[in-house]
Amino acid sequence: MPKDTFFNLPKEKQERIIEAAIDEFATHPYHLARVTVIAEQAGIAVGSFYQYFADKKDLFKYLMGLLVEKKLSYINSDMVKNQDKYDFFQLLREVYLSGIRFAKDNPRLLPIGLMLANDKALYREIFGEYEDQSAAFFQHLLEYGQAQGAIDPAIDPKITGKMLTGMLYSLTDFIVEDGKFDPDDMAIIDRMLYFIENGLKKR
Amino acid sequence: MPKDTFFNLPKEKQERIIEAAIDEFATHPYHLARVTVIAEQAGIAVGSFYQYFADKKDLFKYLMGLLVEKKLSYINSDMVKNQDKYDFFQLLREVYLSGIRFAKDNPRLLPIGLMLANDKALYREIFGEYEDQSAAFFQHLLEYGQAQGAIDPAIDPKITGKMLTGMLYSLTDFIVEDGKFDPDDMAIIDRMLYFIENGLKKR
DNA sequence: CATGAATATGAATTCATATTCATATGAAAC
DNA sequence: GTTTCATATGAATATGAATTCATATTCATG
Repeated sequence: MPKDTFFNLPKEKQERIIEAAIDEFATHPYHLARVTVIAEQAGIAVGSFYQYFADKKDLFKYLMGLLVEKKLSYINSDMVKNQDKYDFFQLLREVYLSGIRFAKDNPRLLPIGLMLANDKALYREIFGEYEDQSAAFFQHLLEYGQAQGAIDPAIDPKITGKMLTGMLYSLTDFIVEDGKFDPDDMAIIDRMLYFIENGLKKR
Repeated sequence: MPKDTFFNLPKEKQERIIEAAIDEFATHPYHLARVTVIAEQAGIAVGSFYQYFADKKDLFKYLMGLLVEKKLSYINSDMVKNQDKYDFFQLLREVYLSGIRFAKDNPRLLPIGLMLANDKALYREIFGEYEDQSAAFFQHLLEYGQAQGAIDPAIDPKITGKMLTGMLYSLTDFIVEDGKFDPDDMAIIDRMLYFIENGLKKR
């Protein structure tokens, strides 16, 4: 958690620091990201940085918190609250689309999450022993779908949850990388969802 | 490329160095992997390391070459040579299964590839401007499948190629991580392939 | 054996960064 | 206007590698 001094700062200054941090962490793996550069970019002295944060990790953790919060804000909250009103494929679709909306609006944030996902030691330091959250989420969704009778009962929820996560990562990555892809044209994405749906559906 | 001195070394010593390097790179992201530790582990002096390799990257590139070579060796070579004898789903299945066999036999190598895949700057240094090889491979496979009439023509080969790659990564990762999973029992994997097949098939 | 070229060695150097700290600044309180 | 406290600063320090280099050792060859 950042120190009080950080939260006492004018919002504008806080934001400058956060923006600078995003820039640096988005373009460098955690261990290569430089506090010096963040401070300079934000227009503060290096010493000040340490008035605000205990250390580099402190800032990074805080940043990840913001990121998770922001990402969650993209999921239609009604769907979260009243999951049972929706069928499995509606929910799956919403998760994918929210992930894609998030990626579209926040392309700079994606690499940060990706890099973290691949540095397991770091991941553990930040999130503790939690398993991969999104894989677990998909897993539950699949179990729910099987209970509903919508999903082929022969599907293994755990491994399939992992795969749905991997696919979502690939998809968002693709959308961000391939700049020419127009995310407002959801046709291709719908086709991918259709592909998944066909694969999972009970027949 | 390592220097001649390296290749002049007795095979046994070469192997000790390679093994030590695998250990270090498998457990640390590239930039945190320490030459010192590799040398110590291999039982050579740090100075010797620089008699064999220009620098850390030189060793890493070489290692990646070995890794790619090894991975390719797992693909049934007849299937590569006579691709047209096989239908799309047979080929896809072979690619997945070979990936899984490789993962099963070489669990230590996987994290190295994964880490590289996620450090795009490094990836480019190692492989140049090549696109992601496996995504491209899947893409061609899909185009072939569409030409054959086996694959839904509405599927976008590029994005789907990316997703198949992501899924294969997730799958191998799962298999290695979750130690209790018995890879000889291919039932679950078959079900995943069945899932993919159902999703892609032209109806 | 003697010789020199190739190889081995690890201490010394360099370099890039995180972090600390003594000091300066400024604003509120009296 | 002085005191006090919080905040700001960037030069100094600490750290942790990568890489170099002067020296020692090995080994093939005459």
